[in-house]
Amino acid sequence: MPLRFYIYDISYEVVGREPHILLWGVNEDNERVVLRDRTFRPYFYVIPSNESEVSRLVGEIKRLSSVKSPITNVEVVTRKFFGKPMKVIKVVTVIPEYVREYREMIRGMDGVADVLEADIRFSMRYMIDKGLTPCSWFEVSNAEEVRKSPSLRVSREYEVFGEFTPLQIHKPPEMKVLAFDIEVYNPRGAPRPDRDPVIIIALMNSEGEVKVIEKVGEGPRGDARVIDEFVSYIQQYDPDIIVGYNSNKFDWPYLLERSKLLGVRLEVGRVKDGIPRTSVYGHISIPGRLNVDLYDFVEEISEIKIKSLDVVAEYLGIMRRDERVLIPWYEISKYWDDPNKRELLIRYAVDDVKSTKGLADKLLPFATQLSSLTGLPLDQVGSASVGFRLEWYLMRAAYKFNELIPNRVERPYEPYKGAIVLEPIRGIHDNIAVLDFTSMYPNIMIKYNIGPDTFVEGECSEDQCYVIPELGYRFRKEPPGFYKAVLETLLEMRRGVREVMKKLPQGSVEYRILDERQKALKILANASYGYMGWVGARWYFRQGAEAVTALGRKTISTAIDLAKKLGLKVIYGDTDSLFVEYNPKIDEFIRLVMEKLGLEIKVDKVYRRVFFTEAKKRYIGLTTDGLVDIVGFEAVRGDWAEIAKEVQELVAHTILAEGSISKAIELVNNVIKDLREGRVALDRLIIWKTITKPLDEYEVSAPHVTAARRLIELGGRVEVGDKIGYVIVKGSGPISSRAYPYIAVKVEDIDSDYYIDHQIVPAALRILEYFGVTEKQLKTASKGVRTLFDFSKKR
DNA sequence: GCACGATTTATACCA
DNA sequence: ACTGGTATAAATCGTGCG
Repeated sequence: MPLRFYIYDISYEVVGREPHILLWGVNEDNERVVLRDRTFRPYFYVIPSNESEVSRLVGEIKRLSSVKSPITNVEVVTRKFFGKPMKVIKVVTVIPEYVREYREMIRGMDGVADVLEADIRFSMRYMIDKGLTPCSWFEVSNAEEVRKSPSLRVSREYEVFGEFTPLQIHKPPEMKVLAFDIEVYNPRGAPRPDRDPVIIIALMNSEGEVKVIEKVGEGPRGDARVIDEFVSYIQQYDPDIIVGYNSNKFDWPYLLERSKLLGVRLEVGRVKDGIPRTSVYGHISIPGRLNVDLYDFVEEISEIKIKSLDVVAEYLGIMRRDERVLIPWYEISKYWDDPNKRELLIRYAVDDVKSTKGLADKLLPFATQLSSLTGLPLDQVGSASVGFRLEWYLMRAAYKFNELIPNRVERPYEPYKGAIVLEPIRGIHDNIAVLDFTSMYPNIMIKYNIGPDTFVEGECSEDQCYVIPELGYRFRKEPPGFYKAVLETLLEMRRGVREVMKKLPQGSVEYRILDERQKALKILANASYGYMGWVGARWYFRQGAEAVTALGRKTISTAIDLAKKLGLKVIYGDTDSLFVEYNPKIDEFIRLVMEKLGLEIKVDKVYRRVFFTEAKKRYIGLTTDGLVDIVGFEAVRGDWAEIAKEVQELVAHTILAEGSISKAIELVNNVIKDLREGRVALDRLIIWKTITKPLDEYEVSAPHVTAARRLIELGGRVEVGDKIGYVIVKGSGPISSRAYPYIAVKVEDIDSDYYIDHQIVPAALRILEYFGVTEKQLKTASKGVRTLFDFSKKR
């Protein structure tokens, strides 16, 4: 009988000598179910170097068949490879693990050009071939309920016999989410699982219930019960999704190590003996459940510079920092050991888990849409990079187009020319419109049919091919290539989603879901150019990426010429944007660009006033709403001290909104005075910088590297990707020798001259220098009133 | 051997 | 581990000096 279900995950098991696909889902009665398919078999393709070799190869491949996993079928089929139809050999076997062995044997055979699609994981292969995507509703034409395997902790089990049809329902069933957060005893700095017990596990579920598991009693093994209780809680609540914050890199690895040491079974999965294990893209996989590390999604929010849970929760409006308990990591054991403070530590853990749950409510809808679009299960989609997400989408598209999926190959890095950035006209400009080409690169790829399969090596006339300026590369106009077809589908889907959204009330659940979906579609489309130029991509094509930027340069230059011809003054531009005088000629300009270039340009925003120094990629603008936009300057960078960023922001505001130079000078004077007189808190002096490689690979002793080394000496742990917060203390010698982790420094030891000369003054001067303000004026208070008006008079 | 400008290394931003 | 273009700081190199 037919069955409708929401699929959230997929796995497989080998039963006897038969691979079984397990689809984890929710049925229409909101029961957790497993659909078992025993009929699917792994396969791959062999590309012959010469078509005349095919029949010989078929015979040879058949003879490779071994008992452990017989080759059950070898057939010649037609597939396209980079758009070109060809005869290839499809080899089917039984046990997924043997694909690799056969691949290696066949790869070395005479007359074999390549082996393709032998590196696609079996469960992904199944979903691609069946058109299944996770986090989506399907109907299977025939599924029979069978006796449930005792090892599966679900309500029902079915066996699949029919075909799948996607259902046009975007709303997921009620998924049970469980947030968790562990606290670990760490008297000597960074905790070590071989020594330091888990002292608290805080949990919060979809119903809003909070549970705290505390270690009771002393002794090094006291947390065995903590982990036991944690496991029981999970099995009893039975969540579909388990969320944590940095749980892939901390909580789960720690619990795994710790439970191994204590001999406790971390059996949290939905199958018997189902324990978490490290899987693809570095995520931790739990059988039958979706383990999602929300940190992965937070990493992509570039506005948040310091990604600690409290800061992120505040930024997203989940929990205010001044309304929660905050305990620095190096003091956790102190709070635990002090009977008067332990309660605070517990409240801290609860605040953390509440924040984590809040993060899940904010971020899972997007993650779910990304999962359903890319086909990557929800627990993988966050940890997969942008490139891999798009690649999975492309692999599915390739299957639908009967295109073979290229292998991942190691290639040398090949740089190529990028976009144009105009020299800004420095100074203050009033009434400036910022015009943007909409999705410039994706639209160029579509318009000029750019891709590896449309590239013409030999002669090709201009009526058959697009000839790329500067490069002379030629791309055939017809038929549409792989990238063009995919991009058009993506953009068409996005248009469709946005169309449906218009008919929905803005606050509705459906509206929200579709909004996340259209965002995910946009992200995928916008990643396509970068993906094509990524040496790690299966569909890497340097000449294509090169052509896109060349066409981009041509497009923006032509637009500039058109603007000039209309008498529109261009102030600045970068890649796909132009800053021009805001006047009625703009309408004509937009029309002309559309007519001559066939690409859409539109007014993105209007500045009442905008200011440029001589630097590219940096400006401040006063919007029509009276807000000050700061772009590129120190104030928006995460690696400047808060105090310097505040000063610059204030200066920017004073100059743009109030037009007062003297007031700006005065406020800098005051901040410097405050700093000199010790009225600035330490946390406004911290400089945060990322450690981008192992410490011993650094060629210079940069301040943040020195600080990181000192942090390790203090018992801390530093990993690649960590942000080190350091301050500069008084003394002599290079700055790096005076950079210390902020936790180890008292405010009296701060080198205020460093902060004045290397942080506050440069940040302020960056803007004020143009108005003739000197370092001396900023450092010594004086009277006098100067406005922008006075300044322009003098000039 | 030192001072100082030039170059290199490193980070984070813009699009 | 999606791209190239850009600004900037701090460390380090290299050179002239005499």
